[in-house]
Amino acid sequence: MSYPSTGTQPSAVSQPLPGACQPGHTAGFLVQRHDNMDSGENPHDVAVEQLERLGLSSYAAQTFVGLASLGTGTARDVSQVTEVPRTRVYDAIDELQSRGLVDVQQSSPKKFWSISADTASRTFRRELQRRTETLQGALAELEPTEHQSEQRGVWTVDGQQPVTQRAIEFFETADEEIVYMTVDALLTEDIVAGLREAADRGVSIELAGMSTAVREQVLEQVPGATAFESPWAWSDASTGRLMLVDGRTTLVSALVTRGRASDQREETAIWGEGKSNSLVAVLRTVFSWRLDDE
Amino acid sequence: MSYPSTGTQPSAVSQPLPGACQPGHTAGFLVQRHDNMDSGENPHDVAVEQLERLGLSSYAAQTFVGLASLGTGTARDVSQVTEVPRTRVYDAIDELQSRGLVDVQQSSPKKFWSISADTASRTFRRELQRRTETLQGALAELEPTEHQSEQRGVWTVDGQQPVTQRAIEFFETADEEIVYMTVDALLTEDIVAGLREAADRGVSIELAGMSTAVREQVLEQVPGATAFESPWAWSDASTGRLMLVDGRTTLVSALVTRGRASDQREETAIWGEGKSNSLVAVLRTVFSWRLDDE
DNA sequence: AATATAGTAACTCGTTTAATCACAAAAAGA
DNA sequence: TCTTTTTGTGATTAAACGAGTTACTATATT
Repeated sequence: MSYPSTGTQPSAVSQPLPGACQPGHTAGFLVQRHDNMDSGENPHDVAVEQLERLGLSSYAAQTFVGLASLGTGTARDVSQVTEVPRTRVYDAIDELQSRGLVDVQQSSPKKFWSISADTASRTFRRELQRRTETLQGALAELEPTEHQSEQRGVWTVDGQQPVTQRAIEFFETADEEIVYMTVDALLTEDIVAGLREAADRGVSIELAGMSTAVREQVLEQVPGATAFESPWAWSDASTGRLMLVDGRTTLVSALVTRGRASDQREETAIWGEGKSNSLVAVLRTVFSWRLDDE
Repeated sequence: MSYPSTGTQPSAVSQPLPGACQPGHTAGFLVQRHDNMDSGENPHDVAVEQLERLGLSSYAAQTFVGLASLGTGTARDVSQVTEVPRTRVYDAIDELQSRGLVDVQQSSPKKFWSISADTASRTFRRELQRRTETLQGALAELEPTEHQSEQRGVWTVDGQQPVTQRAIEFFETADEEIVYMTVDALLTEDIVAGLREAADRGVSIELAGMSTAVREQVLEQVPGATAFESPWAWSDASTGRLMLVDGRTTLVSALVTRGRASDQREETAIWGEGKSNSLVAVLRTVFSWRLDDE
């Protein structure tokens, strides 16, 4: 549960796709990629939290933020602006100094000087860049065997972002056909982009489930896509998405109510791969009236 | 001391600047930006360490790496490949699943499936991107007053990277003149780039201290820069760099021997700003024979 | 049914980190 | 100069967290 689980659910509030809107048609209905949900909090606390998650101790994070708004200051100054006890400011400064985030004036009282917000951001960016590159290299090096997902077995993914990611990966493996049903709330920009890319590759796209307005917008942006009417009522309370790629990869999701409040809906999906996969078999049967026989 | 202190000292081993070498001149002498120093270790351990530093628990990191090389596997499989006790694999998987790094097959025994190395890297990149952006926004928002560094006071910076960063920042503020003395070992690519940028702005650059070969290379790359012979012997044991910008910002560094071994040399610098700053005053006197009178 | 394996949950131990306290050195004020 | 306040350092306590272990139930396997 240490994930940045801003419990926000993407509402169906509209937001036109940038650069994809021809002039003079209805406003877009696609949901945005993700709400950042840091507004409402004051910048001080936001910065402290981020710094902590980037590996700084609580004291160090607070000290830096306090110092950043002060420009320069003594240990006492810092302790008055923040929740850091004065005697602990010195340790915090040590930590920050070893990361190159503050400089120290050797006087009595000691004065501390924080690098600018801009420089600090760049410092972190650079370090994280380096680290992710190292990670990427190491991971790439150790993954030898093909990452074949079994013919047998049904896997579960939780969370809208991971599910979306998985869906897009499956789009990328598509050669012939994608059948995709979804509710409006889950039809994000990146999904549309993935569909469009597949369409450009010559994959035939068949869509269903979404509202009329959204459907039309998507059809405009994904060349060659066709819509079909689902024979079932797709918009139940817990509906999510449902996809079938090339008749051999499938994914079904639902919006389940986590916890007490009913506005805390998280997406949960299952997926399976392979012609003989049981989930795929079921889905293929369900969609038989839509699929090309072979 | 939690900094990635790879105790490596940039040796004077040569590395030509990319794209800056005209054909047919001597090989470059500039030190590289930084040694990454992950080679020698096996990718497994490297990946684990990086994942831990990105916020995963030890078990989660090991589990992911083990699973990544396995493709898919059960709790037992993972515990055999890694140092993770079998009964703790499940918790680790929870953690990974909440980050979208693994999917789970709800069978008995449960099977776990890790996303590909490439996808994982991208996932991290995206999340860290988001976080640094949030941080940048918050920091920028709270820093109201001008970040004026005092007229009075001398600040200290430790570590080659922070010192270099500070030097480059000072380059950026230069309007008229930069006097820069350095030993070869500290003359990194980014320093040269910073000098060049200043030179392009019309700032006059005066260099000293480095070896003949390096000096010539730098003069070639920084248009309009001139070299002067230092009246003192600049290459003592503990020499670092020395700079004076527009007669009002100055920085002096030394390579001090930390700990026992003499090859553990860290850079320590002091800097000051303002016409009336004491350090600046001293340096201006020292360099009076070089500075334009006003 | 008996045995082995898988999954869950509780607990112990050690390290880390936040928070407090005691004290000597140094400034500031009288 | 002597007193009083502030400053820096070190030690100490308490809480939190993570790693590692164990016990026990549920589920497969024979």
